[in-house]
Amino acid sequence: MTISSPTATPVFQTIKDYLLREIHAGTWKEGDAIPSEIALAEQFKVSRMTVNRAVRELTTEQILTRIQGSGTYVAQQKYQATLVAIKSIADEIRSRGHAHRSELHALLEVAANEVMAQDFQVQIGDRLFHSVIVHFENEIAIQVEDRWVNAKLASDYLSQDFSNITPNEYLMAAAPLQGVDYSIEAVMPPKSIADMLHISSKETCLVLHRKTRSHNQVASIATMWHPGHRYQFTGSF
Amino acid sequence: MTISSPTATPVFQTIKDYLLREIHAGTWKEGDAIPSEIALAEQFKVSRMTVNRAVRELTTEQILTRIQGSGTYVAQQKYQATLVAIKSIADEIRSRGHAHRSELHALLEVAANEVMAQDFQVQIGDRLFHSVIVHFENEIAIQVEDRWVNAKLASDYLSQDFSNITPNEYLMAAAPLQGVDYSIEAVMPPKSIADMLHISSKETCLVLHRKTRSHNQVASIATMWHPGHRYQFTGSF
DNA sequence: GAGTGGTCTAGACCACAAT
DNA sequence: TTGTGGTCTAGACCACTCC
Repeated sequence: MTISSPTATPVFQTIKDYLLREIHAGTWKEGDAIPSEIALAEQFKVSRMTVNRAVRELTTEQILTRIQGSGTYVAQQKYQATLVAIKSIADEIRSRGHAHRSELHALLEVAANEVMAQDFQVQIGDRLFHSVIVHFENEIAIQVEDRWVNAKLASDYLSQDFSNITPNEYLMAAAPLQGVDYSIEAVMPPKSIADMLHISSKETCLVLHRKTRSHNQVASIATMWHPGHRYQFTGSF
Repeated sequence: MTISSPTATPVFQTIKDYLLREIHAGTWKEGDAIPSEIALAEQFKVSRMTVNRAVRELTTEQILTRIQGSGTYVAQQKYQATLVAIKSIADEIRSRGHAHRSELHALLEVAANEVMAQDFQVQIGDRLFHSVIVHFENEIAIQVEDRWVNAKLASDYLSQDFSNITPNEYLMAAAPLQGVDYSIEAVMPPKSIADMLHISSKETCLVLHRKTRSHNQVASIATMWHPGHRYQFTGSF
């Protein structure tokens, strides 16, 4: 009998990849049961321990939930991940029981200039999308979302209906999130931003810059402007 | 031969606990090698696979580092844990290659009033410590740290030398961190704070509020004020 | 009782590091 | 060459859930 093949992907990793792929493909949806360890062991012709490791690690990563005696299920999605930086502004507003509305101020395709090409690690002239959206909570403007998107990773970005879905929500679905860099600062807004937030340009904004990665590329760079006197970031872990 | 004992702590967990205890006790310090899998298997009289699981999980948790062919080592401490909210201001400044200095403006014991008792979930009149410290980066004030500490969890807080150690560093060592709640906002500073930062009270501050828990109690509540125009929070995950 | 996950064994072969 | 970790097997017993 053969043992592990040399210098190759470990079998447990192959199984993890398979399960992740099928979950993303929708073969099993949230709450659905996946095949049992024994079934997977037979399918991949490996021992149960190898399957166990794959499934146990995905459980630790909160992709799956296991119930002894019952089965293994696809976990409920948890995007927020400990951090303020991921939550959808629309979800956040709705979770406060308030009404969310958004205004689309710009949505277009542009060619990357030198600066953007550098930030996105793409070639000058490569396609990017740019959107500017204002989010309202109970008809009060609380965020201007100025976002640039790598067209390679979200080719149908321009055809989204951003009154129904936020760019964030769309991107989470289109490009699996790999990593995030962010920074938060307090700065004076340019007049264009102040106007969209209906505040004075002498009033400080709380600004969140966020760069997300997916498929080992930069997926999106967003700048989110909030009126300093009526917004704060919170979190816990 | 006996298999697992019923309704008891799994052996791999016992081994994890043992390793964590010894690391905290200082038996092995950062960078030291811990015993090999085979040595641990003999010590605990279990199979190597069981030891492997214990050590592998601690490696995933970044407690240990493994190098194939070489050995298993205690990882370098990483307090920052994904988040801006934990890093010591002194470390942060030093990591930028700059000089850190702090000024102690207040350090005293107080009795909890109604509001503080509520926040700390203690009785009115219970002992709290209060400290106010200004942190300088290359002789420029960048943070006023206004901190309240639960005396039950850090009884010798008042006798610390806060020119050598930050309250954060002391508390991390004195009371194991269990959880953190934080919020970030942009607000105008009161005059006392503005004076300590050497800024105008018309200049916005970036403020981080942080409540830490330890031993299932509130350990510390801190408010950190930063000049908005020369400070930002950053992070990634 | 049948099926599921939770854990453990006593080996094995391999890749890599140190010597 | 020796020792380390990395992976895998083909079983096993147990606790639990569901029917």
